[in-house]
Amino acid sequence: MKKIDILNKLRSSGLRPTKQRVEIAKFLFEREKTFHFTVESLNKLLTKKSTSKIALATIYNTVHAFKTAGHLNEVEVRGNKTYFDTNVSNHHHFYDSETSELIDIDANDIIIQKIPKAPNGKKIKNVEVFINLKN
Amino acid sequence: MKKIDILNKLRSSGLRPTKQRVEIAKFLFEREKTFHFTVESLNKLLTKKSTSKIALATIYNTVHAFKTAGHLNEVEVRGNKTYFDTNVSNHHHFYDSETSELIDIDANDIIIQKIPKAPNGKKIKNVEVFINLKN
DNA sequence: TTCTAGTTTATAATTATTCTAAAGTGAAAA
DNA sequence: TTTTCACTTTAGAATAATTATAAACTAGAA
Repeated sequence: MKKIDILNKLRSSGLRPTKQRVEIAKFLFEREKTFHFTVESLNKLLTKKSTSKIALATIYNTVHAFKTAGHLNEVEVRGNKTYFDTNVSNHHHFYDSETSELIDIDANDIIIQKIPKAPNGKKIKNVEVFINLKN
Repeated sequence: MKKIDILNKLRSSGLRPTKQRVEIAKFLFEREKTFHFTVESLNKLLTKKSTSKIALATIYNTVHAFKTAGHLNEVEVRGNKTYFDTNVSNHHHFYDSETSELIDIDANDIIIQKIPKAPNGKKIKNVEVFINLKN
């Protein structure tokens, strides 16, 4: 994803492309593979990479803005960690609690044959499958 | 579940049946239906029900001891809430983010037809399905 | 009854996240 | 191009959930 695309991506979702947002967006979206991170890990990586320090609150703000805009997926797993995922397509996860690592599973690799009806008055928003791993 | 069974349940899992543990265990396990709670909600309910106040730290300790002993199931959902579930059999959940409510789904009500292999050197511990609800 | 490891307790500490309000800045309009 | 202002960023305070600490308590073995 080129810089111009990053700018479009931000603008088209109503986000003013500030210096900080562009820097974070480039870091997150200019890569081949999907990327899983927590705000804390992202903060560390950005601090290491860049000379200009972005405030932690800004990283929180930005990550949530990206999530609301649909550019990031939020994944909640055991251990009170909130992960974000640059893969926003419908998919599932392996979770390795030994390493606290989250691994994508393509939506096509899990087929659910039978599913219960939603309770009265409710609809199904989405189905998330977690496959917890052990050694 | 009668009082004698509560005592056995505690003793057989190596937990000394203290006044506090017995009171919490009776509250949790002497009921027909499965019960979902957070430490906070449990604390409120116990405070209301009983005259003797149990320290919040004790409720944390006890709930975790019960979980380790396999008497409670921990379920982590969106919003940084940690729920516990008196249903320790293999099962799944609806999650209603409007009401922050967790609803059990019997393991037999979801059939997964296709599942990916675990990454190299890892095994599948368990599979958790979350069906997120909307109105 | 005595003794001790296990337990409870109040409180402090920690961790993750959100709030606040002051200073800074994109970009539309003049 | 300059001005203007709503949107952003920022440091630090506040909040919330949980864990750690260390002193007092207690179940149950001896």
